[in-house]
Amino acid sequence: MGRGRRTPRQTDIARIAGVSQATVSVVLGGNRTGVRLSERTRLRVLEAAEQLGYVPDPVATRLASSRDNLIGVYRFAFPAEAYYPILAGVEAEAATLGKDLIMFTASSAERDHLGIRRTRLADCCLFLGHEAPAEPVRALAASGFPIVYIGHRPELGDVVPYVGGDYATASADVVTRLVRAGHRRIRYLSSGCADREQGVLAGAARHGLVVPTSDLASATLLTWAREGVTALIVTSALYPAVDRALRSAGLSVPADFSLAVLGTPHPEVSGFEEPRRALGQEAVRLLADLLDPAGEPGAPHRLLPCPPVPGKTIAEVREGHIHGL
Amino acid sequence: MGRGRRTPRQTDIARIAGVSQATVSVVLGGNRTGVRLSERTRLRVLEAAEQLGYVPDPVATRLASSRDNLIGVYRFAFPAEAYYPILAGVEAEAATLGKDLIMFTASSAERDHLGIRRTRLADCCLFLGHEAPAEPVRALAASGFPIVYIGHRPELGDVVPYVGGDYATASADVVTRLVRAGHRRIRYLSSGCADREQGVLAGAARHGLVVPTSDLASATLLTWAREGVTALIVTSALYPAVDRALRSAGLSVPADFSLAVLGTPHPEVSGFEEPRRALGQEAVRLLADLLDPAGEPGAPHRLLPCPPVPGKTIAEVREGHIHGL
DNA sequence: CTGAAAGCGCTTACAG
DNA sequence: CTGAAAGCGCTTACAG
Repeated sequence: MGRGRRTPRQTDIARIAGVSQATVSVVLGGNRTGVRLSERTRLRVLEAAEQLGYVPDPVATRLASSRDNLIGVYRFAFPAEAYYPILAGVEAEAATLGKDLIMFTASSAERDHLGIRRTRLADCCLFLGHEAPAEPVRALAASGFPIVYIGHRPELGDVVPYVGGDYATASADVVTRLVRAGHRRIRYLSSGCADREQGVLAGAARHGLVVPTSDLASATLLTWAREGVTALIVTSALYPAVDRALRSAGLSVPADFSLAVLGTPHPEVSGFEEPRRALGQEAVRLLADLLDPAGEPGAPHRLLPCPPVPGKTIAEVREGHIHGL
Repeated sequence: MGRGRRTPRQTDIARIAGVSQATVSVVLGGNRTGVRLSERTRLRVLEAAEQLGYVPDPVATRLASSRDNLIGVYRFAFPAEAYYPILAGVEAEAATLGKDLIMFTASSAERDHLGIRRTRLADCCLFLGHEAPAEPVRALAASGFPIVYIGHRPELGDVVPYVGGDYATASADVVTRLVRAGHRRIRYLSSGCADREQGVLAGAARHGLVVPTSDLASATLLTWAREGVTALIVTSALYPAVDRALRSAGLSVPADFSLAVLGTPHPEVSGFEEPRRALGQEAVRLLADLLDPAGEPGAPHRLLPCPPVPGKTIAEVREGHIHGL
């Protein structure tokens, strides 16, 4: 065991090589300032470093240079499976840029949001998930530390750059798909996803056809069927409840109702996809742009298209009659 | 955007409060050295810190104090699902000790094992998975940096402390369970897991009954059945292949053969459990002990018991005849 | 061409 | 009771 063996520093190398510590730093740093250096000195330093098994102290390096080529990723807990595609995207893009990743996880013991601050061990940081307390994140961003949120959190205001899916557009497109399929009487079951809701209402305004509601009792569904409603739009969160309500009303999809979901609860259900992997990649790119002084000013956000999922729950309606796909 | 706003440091607080930077440090550090401090000064400092939204720089803190209350967790890639229980154990125990976690991931761009070295941003580090290159890990441990490997990697020699399952004992117990169930002719299908193999052979030596082999052709299985072999022992890795071979030979478990697996491919299969969560917890405890100067010297390892999984694939044998459970 | 100095933002002995 | 100094291990201007 090397318990007693002190880890070697640049001064140790300097002593052996017979040069100053600063020269050691220049040599080991690849001499990027283009200082003139005798080859002999260079080799002596390199040899001594090798001999001692020198490894730079990342903490000192970071303090002195204020860059460590590290991208932080902050999550409130170890990432759930749903985050994997995002993380894969992050990893791929980070590798492309030659950056390493470092993940921060708030422990349950976290009182004073120290975890969020600790984030500054890296050059910059990505934030994932909506559990992180908003205020410390906002403060961090306001202090000039480059961060990018993956997913939009309106509570953060516009000081925090983010990437997200363009759910508004995708939701409006869902309305359009239904209208194209011939639907005229459509109910939208709202559950408070601001951007999706805005999209649906925008689509609705364009076609004047969608009625928002929050009632999903089986009895209501039967009434709608009688009134000639042919399609339902629901959020992913509401999908299971609606599915149950339809079953208990004895109604089937898409025979009695066409069903469009603002998300992808299941590949057979018509809706749209969250571009998870692309979100991860784009987040890293945005972060890189923020680090670059020539990059975009302000707190930019980037919205990524959400590809439609055709699914099997939208039927064609012709002359008031529902036809199978 | 606070682009221009410099993040406040202790000197800024000192200027406002009219004290020295060192005093600020003492006040904010909770005055753990027990320096006498006038309450007035203390409040002035706290107020100025609050007003400026001061947040300590973790890098500087770590460099100056050489402790940052952070436990590193190193993995070669984002952890696969199988690691979740381990990570949950790590997280729980870290929270108990009031330590935060920081995860290091080697990017694909990793040439010179910088990722492993970067580990020193934390006070100490846990290593997970056998993909990490052995040499840099060994060097890190030899330099006196406290690390603990989760899982035993014999290539690392004995400089690296580790926690692992006691697979040797659990494997020997598997043999004993078969013997207790009346089995006398047992075949062990070896696949090169050193500790498990050693356990099986130790168990075998005790009972003089197990014949190791590496042949798992269907024909061989039929021959064994004819010879009166009543039980097979296989590793988890081999289980699918053996299962296929048995099927294609038209043999069924446990009617024709009892089957014991050195692991848990499926809860219905008799074998033993890897104590994943406990491994995570114990690893953190060992790390804490290593950090404590009064703790164990050398490179200790701790082996955790692997609880038996009863399963349904071991039948009783009485007077040479196989009976159902 | 090379070395000595200052500084990154903190903590921790040590003087007054 | 409080402040000034030294130092953590590096990088990066700046003198010789």
